[in-house]
This record gives sequence, structure tokens and C-alpha cells, in this order.
Amino acid sequence: MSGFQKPSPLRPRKKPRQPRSAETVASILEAAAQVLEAAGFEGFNTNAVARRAGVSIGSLYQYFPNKEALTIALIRRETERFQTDAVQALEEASGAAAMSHFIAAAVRHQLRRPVLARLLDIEESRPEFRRELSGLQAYEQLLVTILRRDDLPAQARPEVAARDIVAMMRGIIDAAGERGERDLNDLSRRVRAAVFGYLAGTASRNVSAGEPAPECEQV
Amino acid sequence: MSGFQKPSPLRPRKKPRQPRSAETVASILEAAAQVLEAAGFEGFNTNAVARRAGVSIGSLYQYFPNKEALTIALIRRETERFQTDAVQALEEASGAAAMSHFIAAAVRHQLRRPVLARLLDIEESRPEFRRELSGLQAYEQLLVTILRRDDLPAQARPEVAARDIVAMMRGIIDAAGERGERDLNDLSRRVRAAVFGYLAGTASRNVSAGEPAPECEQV
Amino acid sequence: MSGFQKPSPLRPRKKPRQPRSAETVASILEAAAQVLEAAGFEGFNTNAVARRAGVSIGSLYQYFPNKEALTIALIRRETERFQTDAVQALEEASGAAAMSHFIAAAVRHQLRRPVLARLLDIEESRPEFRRELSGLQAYEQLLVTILRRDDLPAQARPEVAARDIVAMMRGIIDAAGERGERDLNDLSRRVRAAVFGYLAGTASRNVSAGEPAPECEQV
Amino acid sequence: MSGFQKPSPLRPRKKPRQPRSAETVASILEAAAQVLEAAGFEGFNTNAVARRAGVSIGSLYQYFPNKEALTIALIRRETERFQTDAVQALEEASGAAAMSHFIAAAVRHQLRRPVLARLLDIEESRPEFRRELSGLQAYEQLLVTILRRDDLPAQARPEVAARDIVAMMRGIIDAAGERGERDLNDLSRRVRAAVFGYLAGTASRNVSAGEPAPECEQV
DNA sequence: TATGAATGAGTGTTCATTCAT
DNA sequence: TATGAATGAACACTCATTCAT
Repeated sequence: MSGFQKPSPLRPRKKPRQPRSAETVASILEAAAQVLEAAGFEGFNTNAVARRAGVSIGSLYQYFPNKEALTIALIRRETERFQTDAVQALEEASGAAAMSHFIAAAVRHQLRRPVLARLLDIEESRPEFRRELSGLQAYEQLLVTILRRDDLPAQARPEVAARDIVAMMRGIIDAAGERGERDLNDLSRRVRAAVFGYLAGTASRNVSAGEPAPECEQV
Repeated sequence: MSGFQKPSPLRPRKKPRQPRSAETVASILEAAAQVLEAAGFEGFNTNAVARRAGVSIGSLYQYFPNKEALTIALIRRETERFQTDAVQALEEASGAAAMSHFIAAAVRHQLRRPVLARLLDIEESRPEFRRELSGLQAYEQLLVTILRRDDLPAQARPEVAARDIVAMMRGIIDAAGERGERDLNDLSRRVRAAVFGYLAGTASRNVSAGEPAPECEQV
Repeated sequence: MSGFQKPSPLRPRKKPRQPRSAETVASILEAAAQVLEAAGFEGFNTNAVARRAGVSIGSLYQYFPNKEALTIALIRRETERFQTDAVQALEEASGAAAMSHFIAAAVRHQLRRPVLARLLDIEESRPEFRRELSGLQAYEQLLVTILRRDDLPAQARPEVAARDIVAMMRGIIDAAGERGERDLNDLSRRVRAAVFGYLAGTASRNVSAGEPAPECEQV
Repeated sequence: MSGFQKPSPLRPRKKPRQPRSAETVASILEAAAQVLEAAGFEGFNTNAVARRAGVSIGSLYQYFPNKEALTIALIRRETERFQTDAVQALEEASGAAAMSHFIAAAVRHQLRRPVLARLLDIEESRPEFRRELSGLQAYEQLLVTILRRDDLPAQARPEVAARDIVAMMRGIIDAAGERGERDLNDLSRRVRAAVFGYLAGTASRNVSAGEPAPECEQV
């Protein structure tokens, strides 16, 4: 907002080395998460975060050069939690199993803190953040890898498919979380339907004598 | 303080009676759209809108009692454009054709002004607005109607399906618009794949001897 | 408030000659009174007055060059009502009776529209208005006349006494009106006690062998 | 929006802990007093107060959550000065002496800063403030206590008398201050005349063979 | 290194007043 | 003469950020 934040980079100001610093950083991040959950974008301000973290506003700025850096660090924290879970999808025997693993991880992640996840999804898409976070879309790469497995319908443009899948998963899961859904299994099943349906519908060749969903290209 | 002056705080303040007013209102709304597109949430403030509309800030507040009312009016304007297009889906002969019509309308709408559409989708979900806009989610009802057509895979919970479909459509289309995609046909095809795939995967009974997408329930 | 109101005099812009104008002026004044009563200083604005009067804001400014002129006209209207009543005090046979008449008139006036009377008393004291209204304090002159009657305790400084009496009457009556008192007789009795007590206590010579209130000068 | 941030909206926002803060608060309050004196209600705005206090507008809002809270704090500051003086009236040997002490304190208080005192008296009566300040009307209770002393004319309704006395004292003193009177003794004498006269005139029984003011009930 | 007081540009909103129709 | 749309200065208040202690 207020003008003169040009020279400040978006990464945490100092790598915390001492355990006390690490704790402080962690408590600030968790406070940021809680403020965002409780008060939304409107109430998400650095003073509120510092207060809830039990540190002074000065300390907050010791660890984060500005508000954006704080937000980005929070996005990073949440994304990493998801990714360590999602990466294990690669261990699955089949592509379908891997994809299901990925979906389940996403659903679990989103329903753990639905409000937070939804708001961070929105923040994440802000142009100022895209640049800084570009490296983070590792999960799209992960999805591309999964999509190349033999047992899944082959995709002519796996990157496009990966992005579509991420987008539709987010759409469904965010909306479900917003409505207060908590049934992981039910939600996962619907997401699988969408994802596998999409894959079948956009396949460049058939898989294992399976039938394409014949409705997709009519009209 | 006063007492007798609180009508409904989120609706437009005065019906413009003179043609001059109608123009002013229209120019304010269009300015709001442009400011949102050009400057995002950050830059979306009433002074900027008035300036771009070429009217004084006082004029803006003569027609919109506050910023929220302006945002809502803008959402209404955009939603209505989409809905008049989408409703015609009901004229289609088959359910599949109707659904495809709906999808095409959504894609067309979103790609017409992708940034605006995306930002309004986000605004729309803010709790303060949900209430006021609840009537607007008419398209979910429209979708439910379409989903009951015979030729589409029957859904045990059509409302859930409708919401999921809206959510995943939005997800895919918003993300595509964000990346700058402009190919309506390609995007529509992928959305159809997702939607019809989802329907097949969540169907409660088979349609016309068709096979379900067998991948969905494994794992 | 907003700057450029220098050249505007405080008297009504035009003497209404046609009956329609007179009606309009009257309706504006009554609307002003009602808005002030209902919404206090906070809600007392020219647009609200015009709306309640059922005329356009432009018409209001046709008859009153600015807000102050409107307020002053309202004060005048109310003061005149009181004065035509109060002047009749001079007809009373004795000074005491005249004073009692004056007091009763003041109480009646104030309790007729207590909120309005109180707020106008406050407005009246604003420096911008003092000048314009100086002529209006006719009732102080009236009081001086009454105070010179033989049967009342003679005052060395009748003008000072007159002002004190007006001030204390207002104080008591306004406060009573504010608390919702409606009993004219009770209130009049207390005001008489205060006024006649004051006169006795400040008398420069005794009246008709009466005793001074002995408490006044001790301590 | 947010939820967890509405303490009590009219009390000072933070207790100043550092001495620096205490100074700031004091300077803001004194600036508020001076702005009110110099510019009246019209010119009494938070920016002007901050400017005169030599602090930023942000600092003002760090200590006072809104303009009303500032006004209330100012009223409190002034009232307390008066009350510590007035309470000592209870030490006086006789009721009459106590009452005279009370009157003298009020006159002293009001003439110390007449304009300020007058404007604050008006503010004090605004409905929004009555609630918050209700505790402050301690001096009415004080007056009731004094009125019960043996040597004063007994009052059937001491609370009513107390309120009337406060109101008439204010009326006389405010008006005197407004006219620029500075002679404490002269003014006190007149106020005493009014108050003791009132008491004599409303007495429910005679005091120590004294005579009632016989003028009161004639007419 | 931590604190929290201080800063001030910026934002939403009001309302007295003007003037084209 | 009446209307009401338009104006814009002014005001209450917020919040990211700095810096003396």
C-alpha cells in the first residue's frame, strides 16, 4: 500500500541460525496463519500478526523485510507440508495409484485447514507473488511425471493436463472446504472422478483397450 | 446517530432517473471493471474508480452507498451477461448438448475479460458478498436442471455435482485465462472432458449401456 | 464547512411574496425542525432537510443562501413564538405576576418541543450566530422591564440579573426537558423558586419589609 | 470483518507504559482542549488536534480509538480536576458552608477556561456520551449529600433539587463565562443567591425558625 | 537483539453548495 | 422557478514501516 517499499526483497531477511530465532520465526508464521484464518484478508495486518505471535512489531520486521515476505513464507510453509506428502506418490506401483495418492494428499492438505488453504491459494495467484513462487510449482512437475506412466491415458500435452488437473482439483476442493465439507473419502472420490474422467477425455491414445468416455467430443 | 436513514446498505443508492445518471452509473461500473483489471485488488479504490470514470468521488457515492455496493453491482453486471447466455442451454435438444452449451458460454464469458472474471470470482466468495449475491447462483440451479436430463449419467446428488462442476470449470478456466490462453475451442474441449468425465465417474446408474470410467474407483 | 461560502449573507435570500413561496419556506423550516429533533446535529444536513420537506435541494437554496441562514431562520421562528407569548407578561398587574407569567411562558415553550428547544439553545450560542441574532435577545430587555417593577426586589444591575435569570431558567428547563419531564406546574414552581430566590438574594434594598434570604452572604 | 478486535470503543486504546507515551497523551489532550477553545466544534477535528499537539495523526489514534474517545478523555480530565476540588466541600462544618464551597469550586473551575468548560458541558450532554460518562455525574451525588445537612432547607426530592441546582449553576456560570466575566466573587455571590434562594423556595419544612421566601408561591 | 512509540501517505465517505436542464 | 446531478474539499481512521531506546 503505502508507497516506499521498493528496495525490500521478498525473502526472509536473515536465515535464523539460533534456535531462539527459529522458534520466533515459527511462531510468527503460525500467528500469520491464525490471523488469516480468523480475520481474512481484511484483518491480516502485520501488527495483528505480531500481537498474536507475542512478539513486537519490530521483531517481526527483523525476520521478514515486509508483509509480502511474510505471506510468501507462509505459503512456502504450507506448500512444503503438502509436497513432502505428495512426493511419495512416486513410490506407488501404478500411475493410477500414484495419481490417487496425489489426489488424496491434496484433499487431506486442503481439509486440514480449509480456510487458510483457500486464502493462500488466492494470495498465491497475485502477480507480485507469482514470480517469487514460480519455483514452488514443483507439484506440477510431479504431476507431469505421474502422467507419463504407462497405465494412464497418454496426454499429448502433459504440462497442460497437469495445470488443468491442479486447477480443477483446487476448484473442487476449495469450494468443498468453503461449504464445510469434511468427508475426505467422499471428496476424494469426486475429485478422482473428475481427474480420471478428464484424462480419459483428453487422451491422445487409448489405454489398455479401455473405452473413451464417448460423450466428450460430441455436440 | 440519526435513526431514519439506513435502507439496505449494499444495493445501489438511487435509481438513476435522468438519462444523464444512467450514463454516469454505466461509466462508473465500467471504470470499476477497468481499474480492477489494471490494478488488481490493491489498486481498486473508489477514488481511482471515480477518476477513471471521469466523475467526482461525490458522484460515485451518489449511486453507490459504499465500496462494497459498487463491487456487488459490478459482479451483478458481469454475472447477468453470462446468465442470459447460459440460460439458452435449456433450449438444446439433448442434455449433453445443453451441458456443452453451458460450458461454452462459461468459457466465452471468462475469456472475454479473463482478469476481471477471475478477480470477481474471488470477490464473489467473500462472506460479506455471499449473502447479497445468493440469488445470483442461479446457474447452479440451471446446472441441476441440465443434470437431470435422461441422456446424461444420472447423479445421486445433483446439487453436489452441480457445485463440483461449477468449481472445477472455474478452476480450469480461471487458470487458463491467467496464463493468457485465448483458444476457446481448445479450452472448451478440455473442460468438457473434465465435466463429462466427472459425470461418468460419479454416475449412480449407467446410461444407455455405456461403460463407466473404470479407473475411478480403483486404488 | 467546505470553503467558499464567504459572500453569502445569513438572511433568507428572498422575501417570499407569493403564497406558494411562503408555504415552501414554512415546510422547509418545519422539516429542519424535525430533522434536528430526530437526528440531532449529526444528522442535520441540508439534503436531509430538503428531502423531508419534499422539495429539491436546489429549492432550499433558493430560499436560504446557506445552512446557517436556515438555522437562523429556524431559531427566529421558535423565538418569535415564545416572545409573542412572553410579551403579554407586561399586562400583568404586579411585577411578581409578570415574572411568573414570563416563567410559565418559557416552560411551556421549552416543553412543547424539548429536544428542538434544547438544540436551538445550543446553536444560538455559537459565535457565528450571536452577531446575527443579537437583536433577538429582546426577552432580556423584557425581563429588565419586569425587574424594575416596584413589588420585586430592586436590582442594582438589572441587565446582569436579567441575563442570570435567563441563563438559569434555560439551564433548569433544558435539563428537565432532557430528562423527559412533562409536568409544567412542577417545573414552573421550581423555576419560580430559583428566580425569586435569586432576586431576593441579590436585591439592593428590601422590598416591603421582607427579609433577605439570610444564607446568601454567610460563609 | 475480523472478529476478535472490538474491545471497548470509547476508552483510551492503550495505557501508555513508557514515559514518552504519557507525555504524548498529555500533549494530545491539551491540544484537544486548545483546538476546541480556539476553533469550536467546527474546527475540532483529529487532524487539527494532532497537528497542534505536534504529533502525527497515527500517534493520536494509537492512544484514542476514535474521536469520541478523545473527547471523553478530555471531559474526564476536566471533570476530575473539578471533582477533587469539589469533594472537599464535605469537610466543611455546615451545610451552607459546604454548598458555598461547592459553588466556589464550580465557579473557579468554569472561569479557569470558560470556553472549554462551556463546550465540554455541551458535549457532555450528547446521548452517545451520557452512557460512558454516567459515572462522572458523581457531583450530583455529592450535592445530594450536602443537601441532607440539617442547616439547609430540607428538600422533599433531593435528587431533583441536586439536578436543578447543577443545571442552574451551569446556566449562570456558562453564560457569564461566555460574556467574559472574570470576577469570581461577584459571580459566586449571584450563584449563591440563586441556589440558596431555590432551596428556600422549594423547602419541604422550615429551617431553624427561618422564613421562607414568600414570593415563590404567590401569583 | 528486542521493543513499541511514532510516522504519514492513503482510503472510504460525507455534505454544503453549484448549475445545467 | 424547480430540479437533482455533480462537485470536491474535508474528515475519520488504518496500517506498513522505521528507529530511538
